[in-house]
Amino acid sequence: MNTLAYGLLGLVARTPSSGYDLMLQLQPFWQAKHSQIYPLLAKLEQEGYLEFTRIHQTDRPDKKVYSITEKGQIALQVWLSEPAAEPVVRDELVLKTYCLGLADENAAATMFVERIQQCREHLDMYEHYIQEYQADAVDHPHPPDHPDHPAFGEYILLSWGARRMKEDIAWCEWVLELLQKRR
Amino acid sequence: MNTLAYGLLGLVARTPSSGYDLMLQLQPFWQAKHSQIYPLLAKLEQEGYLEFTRIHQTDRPDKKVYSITEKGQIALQVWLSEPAAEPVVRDELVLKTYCLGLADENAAATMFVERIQQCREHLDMYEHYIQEYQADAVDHPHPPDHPDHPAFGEYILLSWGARRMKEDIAWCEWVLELLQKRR
DNA sequence: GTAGACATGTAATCTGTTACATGATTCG
DNA sequence: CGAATCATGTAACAGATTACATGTCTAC
Repeated sequence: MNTLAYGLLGLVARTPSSGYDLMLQLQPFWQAKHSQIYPLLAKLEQEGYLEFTRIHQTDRPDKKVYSITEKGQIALQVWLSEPAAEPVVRDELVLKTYCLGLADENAAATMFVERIQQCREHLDMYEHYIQEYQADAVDHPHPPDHPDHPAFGEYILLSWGARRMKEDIAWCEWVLELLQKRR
Repeated sequence: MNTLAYGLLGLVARTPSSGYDLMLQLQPFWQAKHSQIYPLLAKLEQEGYLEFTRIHQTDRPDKKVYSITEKGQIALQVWLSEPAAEPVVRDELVLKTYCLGLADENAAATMFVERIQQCREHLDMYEHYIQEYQADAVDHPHPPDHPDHPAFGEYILLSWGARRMKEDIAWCEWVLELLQKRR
């Protein structure tokens, strides 16, 4: 049982889903390819943490919809009560920034301009989903920023993503300003 | 040649260092164990990107000090001119947050309190190094936030780290406030 | 008709972690 | 005398990516 396995249990516990669906849901918060997810789901099913039903679809290929078992729920509870490991960040830009002095002036600036664009795309996505949740919340007795709202977890994560992107953009812009002093 | 390999080239290009030293320098920005670094350095040396001299020390064990070759410098230049890949983040807290509704109330709050402590420790470290650089900068013709200062890369990275930690702490505190509404 | 989304899988390879292994020196 | 830091390495394993493989349906 690794972190990705628990992550899948968590997603499935909220909403039974297919492997393809889980891959898409997970994407913004934990990068994993389908080639890693499908075998893991099969293993979790064999070991009794998950079960699946094959859903026949006429318009699309059939899919396996996984749902969590009692054993899975217990494992999830235990994992949630343990302290979270420190995050791992692997960002090529960080390593390149370290030796910025060796880079061509234009290349250096381009790096940060490109990162700003990447961040803005992610930011737009996060903000789009935040608006969606806020619109959905009209039907619920609790607003989306209330811990009893079923989408509370997603909501605070989306706001985490948006905050991070804004902060990274601000940093890149600050670096670009400093780089112009060189001229 | 992978990202870590270029990262090592970059560090060595700035200051010839031993594997042990590289491991420590790299730690805050790219997590890699010595068991990954030593074989990589040997490979980079065999392929002519790096060379080393064995330094005899009386007070400590001998060490291999690596420096960059011309071939290494060219490879580094090429890498620096290519666009940086998008960052990969693997944070267990993110996955746990996703299924916050399933967690025990106390466990949920504890998660964020612990993360705040982790972030504060990192923040203290970043700020400590920032102050060191600012103190060192007295001897230099350029202030540390000028792109021609030799430690410019480190300086802006440290400020990136500090910004991120502050932002994460603020987010955790916001979540803790929301969680108290549950009571 | 072809590109893209939906849907699931396996195999080969690369990357990264944990554990095994050794040994000197310093500080409490 | 034991723990921590400095110093370098290998082996086994786990985690993750890329490539291989297949097939349907929809929209342009």
